[in-house]
Amino acid sequence: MNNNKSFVVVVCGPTASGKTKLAVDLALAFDGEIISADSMQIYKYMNIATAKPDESEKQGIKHHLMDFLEPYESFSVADYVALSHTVIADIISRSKLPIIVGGTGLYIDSLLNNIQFDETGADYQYRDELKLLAAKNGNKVLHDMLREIDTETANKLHENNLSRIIRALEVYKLSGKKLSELEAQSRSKPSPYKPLFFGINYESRDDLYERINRRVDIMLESGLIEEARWFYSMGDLPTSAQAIGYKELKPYLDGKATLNECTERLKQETRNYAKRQLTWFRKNKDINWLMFENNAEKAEYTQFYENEYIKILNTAKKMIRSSCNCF
RNA sequence: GGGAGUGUUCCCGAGUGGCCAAAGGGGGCAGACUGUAAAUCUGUUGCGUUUCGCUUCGGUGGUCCGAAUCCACCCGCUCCCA
Repeated sequence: MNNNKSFVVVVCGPTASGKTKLAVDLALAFDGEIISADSMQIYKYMNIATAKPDESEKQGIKHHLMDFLEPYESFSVADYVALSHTVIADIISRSKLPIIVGGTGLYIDSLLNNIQFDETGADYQYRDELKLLAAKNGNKVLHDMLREIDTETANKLHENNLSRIIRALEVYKLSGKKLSELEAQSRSKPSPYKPLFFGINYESRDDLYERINRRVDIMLESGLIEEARWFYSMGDLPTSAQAIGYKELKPYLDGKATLNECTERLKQETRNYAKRQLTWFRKNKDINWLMFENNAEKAEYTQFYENEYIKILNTAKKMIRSSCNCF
């Protein structure tokens, strides 16, 4: 109940749920600016695959932390949190409403919970060594190594979750501290924000999945294949290579699979991703869920969607007005 | 018309007499998540009154103490010869 906390609006939800549109409409209604919380839209040029809004979709609303990194640059939560604190402070100083929008749950939570990331960076070489060790002697070896130095973290991690185990070992090597200790410290500072969370979802999972399928088709019509071809002409990239949209098309580009096979794969991966996002967001009990009602094959799809969208937008507006006396 | 094969749980696919409600993978569902997170990982997946019972492996009938597995016929699909 700290009055000094800054009011921020958060729009989250699975991919293809309609976050971008809602955020822009809310920004228009409340004189806001958007801070993207999307681990892939941060990259330049990767426009179609990440469904980055174009100028007409942005409707003149300022979008921060989007479209500003070269695809070959590495990026992490820690970077994200540091940058967004600055951006939000700036927005507030200009008396605008910060609206955080995105599907990267880790980014959103780390920012709003004011997680303090230690200066412990990364040691890619050490990671490779550990990976090699695991490949040779099995995952258990690394897990046991971790158990010796940080039992608490080891117990929380499954033996097969190599990347996490490796990070924990890496942290210890670089800082001499246990990951579990650092995590406890990371929550030492209270959040400077008072967030109002909105989560978009669909009563029928099939509706969501159908929207995802449609969007992938649209991406392909918009030139996703060319974008993927271009992407791979850039060589090996770190973070950005994880984006869904290129790697699934790679077999087709290499002539090893049909376009149809790759398209189905792409849709599948996107659906699975959406589900993981929902799992993440559902644990946040502060989220006000805005649900699209069951489509049930009624009316024209677009018309139905429009009507449902208006309902959701109005609900969100109402809640913003009532939770912040500044409007 | 002759010959060879094949039909398994939502899908693919293993299983050729008991240890089979049936490997494995996919999908679905659920979950975890603190520096590459659109990533990484886990659990679960016939039904029920759940240390046990019931119904399932194209259909019907048979052999056997016992069948997804063997036999007969039927139905469907594939392939080869005509």
